[in-house]
Amino acid sequence: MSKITYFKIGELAKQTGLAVGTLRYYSDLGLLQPVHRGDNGYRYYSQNASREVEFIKKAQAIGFTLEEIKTILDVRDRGEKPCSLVQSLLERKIEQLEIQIKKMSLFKQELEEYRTSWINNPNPELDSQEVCPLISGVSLDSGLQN
Amino acid sequence: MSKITYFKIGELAKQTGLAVGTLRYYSDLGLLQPVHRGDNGYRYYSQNASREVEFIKKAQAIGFTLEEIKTILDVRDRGEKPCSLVQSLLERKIEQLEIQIKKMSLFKQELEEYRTSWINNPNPELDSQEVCPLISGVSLDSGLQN
DNA sequence: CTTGACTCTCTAGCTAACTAGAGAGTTATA
DNA sequence: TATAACTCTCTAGTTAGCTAGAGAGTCAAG
Repeated sequence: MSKITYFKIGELAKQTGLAVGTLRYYSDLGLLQPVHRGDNGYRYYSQNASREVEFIKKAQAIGFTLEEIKTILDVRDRGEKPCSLVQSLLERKIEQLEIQIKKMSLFKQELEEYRTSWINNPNPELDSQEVCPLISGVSLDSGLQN
Repeated sequence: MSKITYFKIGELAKQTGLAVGTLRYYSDLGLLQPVHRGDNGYRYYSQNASREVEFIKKAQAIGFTLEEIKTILDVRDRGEKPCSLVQSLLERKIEQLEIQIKKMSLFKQELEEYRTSWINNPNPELDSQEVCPLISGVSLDSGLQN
């Protein structure tokens, strides 16, 4: 007979630094569900919950949407024995991440090129029509627009 | 007495490829204001307007928000050369991108580690606490959080 | 002079991820 | 037992950059 500790929403909020409202929002989304609801309607969270919140935070920090995170967690929660399903999802996430990283790197490179050329030519002719010759010199068909 | 040609909003829309609603939105924002309003309330744009729209598009393509673009244009409207402002904004954009890329790379690395451990142990025991070791095993302190 | 195309304002909705507040019930503490 | 502090649900507002529609006025062509 082991004693199991549950956390109320406010306690979890303190642990994780998230607002109570945010936790309720996650609960509504099905993203982070309390392990149990009291007769009073209170949400009771397991000790694991704060770990999950940390995962959510990290996934968010690199640009995953809550929807995507939910997908990941759902797959886990289905607990299907053949982990291949989860594995392929992970595979896809990694690929997406890779693509994202490449895109952002390319974009950054382009911006750096602009910076360089602007530094080399800091005071271009300011013809009265142009707002800023730097930006006017940007070509729109360089693959910048996603 | 020179004849000045104004463009109505629909004409500007055609010239620029933007929707009429978008132009009105820009007008409301103070981002691209008509040079004059008729008694009928119609927006009349100068010929310069389509140049400005091009500027806005390009700045957007570079990743500036409309707010930032407005800042740039406001600086210009005060009669200053906005180039140095543009440069510092660009500088900031590049830094932001860099941080974002780093975060994503770290996270990808983590996911890859989980993938690896999964391949090595494709059917872990599903004890009722930890359905799947994948996400519950995430390490928490990798500095990903904003 | 009528019709259709245009324009106006205002309101609302969209996505994403929250935050704030009302109004009501519950729990913990002194 | 009183009261503060918590919790609940529900609604609505926020930011960004739009898009869509209602209802009304305006303009141009035939």
